[in-house]
Amino acid sequence: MLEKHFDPARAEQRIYEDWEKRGAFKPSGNPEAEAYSIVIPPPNVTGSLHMGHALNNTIQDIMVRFERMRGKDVLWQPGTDHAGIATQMVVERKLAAQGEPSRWELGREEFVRRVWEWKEESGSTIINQLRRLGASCDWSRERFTMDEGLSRAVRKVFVELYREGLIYKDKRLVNWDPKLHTAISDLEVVPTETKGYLWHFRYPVEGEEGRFIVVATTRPETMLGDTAVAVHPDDERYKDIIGKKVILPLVGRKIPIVADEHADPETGTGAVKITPAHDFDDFEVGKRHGLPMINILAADATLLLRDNADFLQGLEKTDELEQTLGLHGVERFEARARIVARMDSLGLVEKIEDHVHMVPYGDRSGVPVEPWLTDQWYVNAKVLAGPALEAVRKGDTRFIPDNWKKTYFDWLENIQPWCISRQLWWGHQIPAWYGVGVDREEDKVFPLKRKIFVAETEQEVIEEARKYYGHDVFIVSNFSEAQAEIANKKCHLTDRGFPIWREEDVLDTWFSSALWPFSTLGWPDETPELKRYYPTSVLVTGFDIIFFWVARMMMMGLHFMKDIPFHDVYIHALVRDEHGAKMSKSKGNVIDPLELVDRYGADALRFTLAAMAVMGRDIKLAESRVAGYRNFGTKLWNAARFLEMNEVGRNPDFDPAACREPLNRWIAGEALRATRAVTEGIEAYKFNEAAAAIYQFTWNVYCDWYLELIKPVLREGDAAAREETRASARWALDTILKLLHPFMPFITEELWQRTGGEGLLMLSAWPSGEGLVDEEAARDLQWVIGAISAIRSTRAEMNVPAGMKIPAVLAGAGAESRRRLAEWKTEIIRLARLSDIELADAAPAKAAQIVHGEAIIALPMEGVIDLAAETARLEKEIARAEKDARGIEARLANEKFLSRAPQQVVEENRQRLEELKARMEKLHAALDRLKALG
RNA sequence: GGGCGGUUAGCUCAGCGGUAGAGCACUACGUUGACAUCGUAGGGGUCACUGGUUCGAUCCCAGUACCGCCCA
Repeated sequence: MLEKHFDPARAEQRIYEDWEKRGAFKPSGNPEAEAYSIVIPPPNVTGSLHMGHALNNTIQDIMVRFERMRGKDVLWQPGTDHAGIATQMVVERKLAAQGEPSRWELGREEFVRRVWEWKEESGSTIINQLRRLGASCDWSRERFTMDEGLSRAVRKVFVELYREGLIYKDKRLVNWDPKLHTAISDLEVVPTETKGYLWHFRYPVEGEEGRFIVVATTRPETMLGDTAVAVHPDDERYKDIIGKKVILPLVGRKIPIVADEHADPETGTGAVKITPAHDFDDFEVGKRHGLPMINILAADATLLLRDNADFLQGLEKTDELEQTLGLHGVERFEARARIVARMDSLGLVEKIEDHVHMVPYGDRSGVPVEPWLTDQWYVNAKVLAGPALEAVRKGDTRFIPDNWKKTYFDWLENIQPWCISRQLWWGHQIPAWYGVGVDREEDKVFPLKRKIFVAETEQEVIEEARKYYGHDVFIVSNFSEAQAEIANKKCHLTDRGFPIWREEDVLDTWFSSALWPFSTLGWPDETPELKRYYPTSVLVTGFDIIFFWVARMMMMGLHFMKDIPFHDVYIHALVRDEHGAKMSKSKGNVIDPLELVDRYGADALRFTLAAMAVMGRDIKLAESRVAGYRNFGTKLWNAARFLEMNEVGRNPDFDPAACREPLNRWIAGEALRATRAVTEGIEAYKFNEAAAAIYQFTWNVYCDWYLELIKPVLREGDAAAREETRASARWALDTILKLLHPFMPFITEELWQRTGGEGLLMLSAWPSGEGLVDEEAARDLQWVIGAISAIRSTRAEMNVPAGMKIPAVLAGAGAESRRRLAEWKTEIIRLARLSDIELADAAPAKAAQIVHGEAIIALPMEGVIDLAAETARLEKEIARAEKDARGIEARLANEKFLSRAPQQVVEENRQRLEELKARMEKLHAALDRLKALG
């Protein structure tokens, strides 16, 4: 016997383990079946499940379960991402919290070992959380971006792209994160509106006593690295001094006034200071004018002045300079304040304005990033973007909803070189090695000009280097070790040959993620899985990583597999709190999906997310919805419980189309409609529509009407009718369980098994979209349900006590209505709480009168009836009908409507008007009868 | 500045060229050996605003206002 409620806390884990134990998540491997595959967006190993994950994986699981039931050979490929910066930060924080040595003290090797240790311990947290959600991934194939196999894929991709010239090393300005001490990509920078100031500084013009040029800056500290002042070539104010020099205050450097269109005459004074080493725009200006690039910042964004050859170059030793050198090692914001103070004391501050501007922050570290001149590795994304653009333009890969492809195009069309090196320890170390450059012709060595060797393995590198040097080589761990080895040697040739050392940087995490759709399937090996499941069917992800991930998978997939990585990209919404705010820890409005799972069960959360997953719109999650759908589960549970009480068993040979009872023929048709709606909804990624269809069928059709209507049959119907109805009720409930399973896998599986279903529901066959639709039965039921609803409604308005049974009379009924009444009398009496209902030629006096089709249902209520209330009720009905009728009449009186509207619409309106008129006539007659009493 | 999306019941949201819907909340009543996590009934809407297209606009188009996001 089923309990009164489903208990998710007790059942979910057991059910999940059973599925997994029975291998239900693995592909069927059926060679006849169509392949269907999804690769999971790999969550960070450091992560814990948030609402975004819950939505993302619920959607994937719905599709995967659906396709599995439809008989496809389904692979849902799971795994996790090593998440370079995030993970490294987590472990560093943990070391600090436990009072252990820092990563610098531990050294690279030991630190990386610690991170692995941490990964083994905690990396499965999020995987277990996905299990709680019910995700039916094939866990036996779980991958990690730093697995040996995936690492091999990374090395191969790097080496091949390098050899094709699509990866190169370059010295450019990067976004430098001074807290994490690494370069980050443009995408990892968050421009943040910040209140600041615009300082207007006077720079004295050389040779023109008393003349200043005023430049405005939001970053005074960078002035120490200024190498020019730019004015617009057409700016009359400065035409005469272009080519002259200004003397940079505090430094004494003489820097040119250059003409460049970058200077906007409209803003500020029209003159701008140029700091090529610390500003992206200025960098370009510097290149155009061949200006020196003076870096004045260290890696931690303190000022770098002393022993800075570039900075000191050509400077006279003055007291002023000496004072400036005192800023060496000072933190950037402190330096800013001190520089402003000194400029002010020199009378060189023209004015200070309040100024709101965008400051770039690192998305991980949360500190302002610095444009900084360094050597980094880049991918020539422009070349790779071509095919990625083309594939979407041609429609090989489809974005759903379609409008996201515009975002995708805009970014790829303007793509910048992708900086892929990171100065971290946790990640894929770049497979590049350095040695000193040599020129054997002249037998010369260029110690500063490094030779780069790139290969997948150390062995290959050694061979390559040997060839290059014509000598033996040996590997040292870094440049300084190499220096030590060669310190006293000529030609850098040591006893052991030439030293080479490996690039210390690791790759951007997204580099390995970009390979995910094929690396997880075994590439570079030509595995059967790769052959069968690539390209994958669909990628499900949020719009926030279209650039980070989707575009890059497209680029890499097309380049290395010569084929798109996925046919569809379904972009789902962001989950916000119930007022629309983005969830964030700092706001404290984060809703933890696992808490909701604890409270309401995974099924309720999943159903809520599916029901709210409307294309192209964010989800504002209200907990009340989750509770509501938990109740829905309870409703279903109790429907099953009802069947159990009535000893409704399964009949494997049951064919709904062979039913004789109109009730059963009707529910068969309704079930079919629901099946089609759910199927089409999921197929079209309209999860809300699919969810609404199964919800309504279950609750508003099956429970509210079908189960209520079969109660008399089960109790007192004849044996044949009873048998058929039992089988039909069971069949319809099974249909519900199947249709609902992708959304609510736990409760449906539990009900299936507890009621003796064969095997696993999750592996049973999806209901077919073919079957019986009996229009006549549908019309009958519409009449019956309409009659019952109208009587109930009237009773309530007449204030008839709920418990009181009253008689009813069907007057003026035609043959069809008489037949219907005869056929459904018991059910109507029961559900409308009547004592009896009889036929009559005319409605009796003193009765509430309901117009139902051509007939009148009268509720004689001698002594009970409130004449005034009934009069009011009828008048209200008449008024409503009149209003509708007037609208339609006006429309039908319009010549243009008649001539231009589709004939069918005109006909519909005519018919409706007829119906309304007939109804009004009857309502008036009823009112007259009532008034005759008064 | 460029782009995208939104504005529908008290709240959260569907929908749609012809008759405006759901869940929650609210009100009244509890009746039937599935279910009070329930049942029955009910109230509640100038579909942001202004124009246009159309026989007809909440829906299509343009503009305005406000909100949100993305890109510079």
